[in-house]
Amino acid sequence: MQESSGKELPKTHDAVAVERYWLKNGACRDAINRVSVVDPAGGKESGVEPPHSRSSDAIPYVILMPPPNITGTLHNGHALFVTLQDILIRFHRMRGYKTLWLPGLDHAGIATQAVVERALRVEEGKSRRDVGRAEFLKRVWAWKERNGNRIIEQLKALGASADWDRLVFTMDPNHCKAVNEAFARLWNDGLIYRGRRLVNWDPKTGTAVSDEEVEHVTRKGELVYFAYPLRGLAACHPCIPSCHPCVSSCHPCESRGPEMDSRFRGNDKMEGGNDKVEGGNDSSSVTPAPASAGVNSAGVHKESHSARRACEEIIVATTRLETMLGDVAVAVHPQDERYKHLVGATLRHPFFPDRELRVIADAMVKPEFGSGAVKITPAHDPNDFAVGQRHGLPCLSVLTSDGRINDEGGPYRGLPKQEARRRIEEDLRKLGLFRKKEPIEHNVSVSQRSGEPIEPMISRQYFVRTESMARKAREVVDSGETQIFPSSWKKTWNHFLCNIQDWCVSRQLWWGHRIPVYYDLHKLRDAIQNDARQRGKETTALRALQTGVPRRELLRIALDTLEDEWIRAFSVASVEDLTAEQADRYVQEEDVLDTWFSSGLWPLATLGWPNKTADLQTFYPSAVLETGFDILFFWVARMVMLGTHFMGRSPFAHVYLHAMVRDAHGRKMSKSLGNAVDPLDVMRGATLKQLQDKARQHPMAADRLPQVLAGIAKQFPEGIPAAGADGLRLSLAILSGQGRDVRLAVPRITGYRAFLNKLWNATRFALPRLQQSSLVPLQQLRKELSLPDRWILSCLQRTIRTVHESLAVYRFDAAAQAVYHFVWSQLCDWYVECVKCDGLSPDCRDAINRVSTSVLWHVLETSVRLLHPFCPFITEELWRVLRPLSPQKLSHRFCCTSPYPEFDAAWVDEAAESDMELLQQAVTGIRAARAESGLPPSRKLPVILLVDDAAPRGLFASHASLVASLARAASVDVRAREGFAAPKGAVVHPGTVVHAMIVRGEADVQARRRTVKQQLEKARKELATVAAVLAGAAFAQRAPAAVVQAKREQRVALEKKVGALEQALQGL
RNA sequence: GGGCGCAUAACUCAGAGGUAGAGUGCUACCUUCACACGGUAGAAGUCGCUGGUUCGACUCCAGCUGCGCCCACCA
Repeated sequence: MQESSGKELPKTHDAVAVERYWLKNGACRDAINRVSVVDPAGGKESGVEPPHSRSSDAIPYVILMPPPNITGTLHNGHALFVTLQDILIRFHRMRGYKTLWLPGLDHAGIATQAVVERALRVEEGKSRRDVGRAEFLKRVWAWKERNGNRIIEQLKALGASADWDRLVFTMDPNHCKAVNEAFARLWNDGLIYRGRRLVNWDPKTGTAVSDEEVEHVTRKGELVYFAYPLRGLAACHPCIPSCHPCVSSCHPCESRGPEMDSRFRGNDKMEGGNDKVEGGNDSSSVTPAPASAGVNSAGVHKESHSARRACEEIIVATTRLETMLGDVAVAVHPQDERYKHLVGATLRHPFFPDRELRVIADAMVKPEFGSGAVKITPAHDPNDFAVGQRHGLPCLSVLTSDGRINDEGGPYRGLPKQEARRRIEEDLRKLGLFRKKEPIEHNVSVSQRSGEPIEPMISRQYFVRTESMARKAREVVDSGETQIFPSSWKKTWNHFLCNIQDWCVSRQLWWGHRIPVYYDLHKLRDAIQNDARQRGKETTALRALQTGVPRRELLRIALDTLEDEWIRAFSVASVEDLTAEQADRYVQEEDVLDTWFSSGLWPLATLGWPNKTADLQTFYPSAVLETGFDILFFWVARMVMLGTHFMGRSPFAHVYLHAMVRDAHGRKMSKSLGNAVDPLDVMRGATLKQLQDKARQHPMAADRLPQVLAGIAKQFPEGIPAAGADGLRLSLAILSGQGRDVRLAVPRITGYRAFLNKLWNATRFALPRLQQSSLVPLQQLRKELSLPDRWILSCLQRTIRTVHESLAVYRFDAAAQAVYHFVWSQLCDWYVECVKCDGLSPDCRDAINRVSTSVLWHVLETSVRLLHPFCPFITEELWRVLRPLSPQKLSHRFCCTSPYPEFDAAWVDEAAESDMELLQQAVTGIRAARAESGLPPSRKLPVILLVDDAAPRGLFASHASLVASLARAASVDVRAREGFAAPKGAVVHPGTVVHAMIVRGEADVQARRRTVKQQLEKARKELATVAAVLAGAAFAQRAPAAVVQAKREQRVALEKKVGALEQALQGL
């Protein structure tokens, strides 16, 4: 496509070609840069474009783009956020705001490391440890270069008019500096601490993850019951004075009061559940849990048997049997009469004879679950950890970081946990301690990244104290400093921030911001020695020290053995790199920071923080953060917390949360379901075959493929037509109703693509006319405007107002729909048809040409500017051909830098609107009458308009030729309906005030009678309804007068309609 | 267990205390000189169910049912 060939537009809008042209056109981008970019240092604007009338230099409009992960390629999430943010940015830019849309890329720690590791494994068969940290990071950077650029290109293809020169990557030196600074400040303020805690461990990626990165999924599992034998009966006695000395009377049910019965009802259910225990599980060994004995319907013999057992052992249940290796206690509820007497007793661990398991009482135990006794593994369960803390229990970790049994696991050492689980069960059976197992549906914690079950593990990690920051984050939303759209999210926001836990920010990864903590090896060495001296013995640490260990090893030993306070005292957080001398003494922490720690600093780091830059002063806080609700906690909350903490005010005035893009049926898009709509396919189009071929390339189980292919065939039987970025954007904007899932349905997309073609062709229609006449500014034509002119200008103003009002509250759907409706249903369907003035006298035509052509140009070019933020490419192309025709010689070369239409009440013309509506009624009536007569549209017939008394007969008379032209009638005669006798065979289509009549009909009388009868019936029904409402005495008294009046008028209109129809029926 | 959201035409969705709307699809007719990615006319809905408030409820309130999502320590 050539820029100079503006006179000829192809017949069909070719989105792909138009977009290709404008993407290449750097001049357009330059123009955007010139009007848009603010130089906060106060430098001059090298603007070629004149400033807009509404220049709002004081407050720049700033959006920080959520940085896409460098792992991915373009997906629907990107398409949606680009669309919405670009609409806001273009809208404000055109309104004269200085805008900043700051783009970026996120290094995405775990995700990126995982994909690069996978590539390394697949391509070279190596692990990251094989190549070493430095080399591995080199590869990640290479990946970033390749992939990052591709994502940027794709975002540009979507039309994103971001300030690409300012692109920020979260591993840029500036960003690193901000991260280190933030960390150091929080560390020095005591808001970051290092501690030995139970964290969520992802065995697959080998790192700790935060609570937010853990998902809960319901899975089927097995609840295994096994017994811990008591160490000796003697242990039973001293603890509870009331405990009966004799074995048989230790029966729990005897000491249980009647008031307890309801609390134990849960056991009845469990008892019933026993029957369902899988047959293969050695049913003979299935023994009722002690609690059930009392309510068991079985005989006395069994009762006493169970009772005896109750004192010899305690049965516990678990879904993760391997954790029993780390059990240090068994807990029961303090009020549980079944076990009261056992509290304080000691149990024997079957695999570790030396280990003593105490029976403890803790209120966290739910007596009705399982056996009512809980095995306690503080090192591998958050609840148990808490119990352990309360009771001063040791933490016995039995897992390695990659999910195997560690040295503490005795005979099971080295086994993968699943294998260990199986073997332990086997061994328990051999020892006679296995009791039963039952299937159970339970929640499993799964790593969001790897999909692997999370292992809670004890380890030393860095944590951010969240309490005070979370409180501030709540306050800025409560006070309205930050407004959340849709506001329904406020509740979720508060709930999350009220219950937030400390944030584990260290990750055992290589890719990311290395934690800027430096350990003082000299001091740590001293500390180890002191520690040994204090203990008065030679510790292993000391021994290792004496044999001379490498620095890293020394650090590891120190971290493993010394108290956290000591380590904190002997380490510093520093922003600066080490000097040569320091390098000898200090060693930096190996771990890196959670990606969200760095992206949490996005509003600060992108603007140059911690320096007090002009950027920061000018652009902070930003106007709106637009993002998906799925990262409300991960990202938005962290940014508000950190931003408020460091800057004293929230980083955003508004937070707009868009919904998730889903398929046409609301399902999550997934390649393995075959329902994923790739935004690139929507832009460029794809045949069914292409879609299916693409699915074939996606790795999946071979037996699933046919299903996937069928799914694609069902969802996209015709493939996807090329809608271009414009079509995709328009679809996304309209489908993104507030707070709803965005369901990308191909038929809708097709519809919006057709719309763009419609606008394209309206311009094609107008162009020759516009070029042939000399256009005049509207103001000069004010007095000469025809009814359709006044009408369309009025409609245009209403549309402009709707767009502004909608965008102000992020109702992208309402805004886009308004433009759609205006262009198609008002401009194309009516105004353009009016302008054609078929069959008019030459004089009349000239007059219309002179005035209406100017109006047409105005309306068209305004529509184009109105639509621009939604569809930047087609509008730029149309603007290219429309602009040169401007009577005012518009100076804006590009649509993107031209002013946005502003509402002007002076052009709203209610009289024109209501008059036009009457004319439309007449035209529609004639068309309907013709259709009902079965006459071909090519036959031009004389028409009579029967007008009711109240209606302005003059209006119809003076616009008779226009009506005739629009309705394709030979002539239009206007008569008063009152007293007019319709001739035999005439076809009348009744309206509310004007009735269209075709005199010389050729209708099939039978069919005609049927139609009229139907219409009559319908009208009578409506009349009856209205009459009934009016007849109600209370209605007239209590309803507002205006409503009553309207109803009365309605009745009159309906009566007339019924009358007309009755008359028509008689005429047949 | 708590919270949030949704239920309107065949499909995807707007709407709103006063006679149900759009796009797609469907039916009939039309290649009328911008557009068949088009035009004209039309068929199509007990607005999830049950109560309540009201002169009037699809709309407000309560409950119920179904679906989706989020949070939560049930071994």
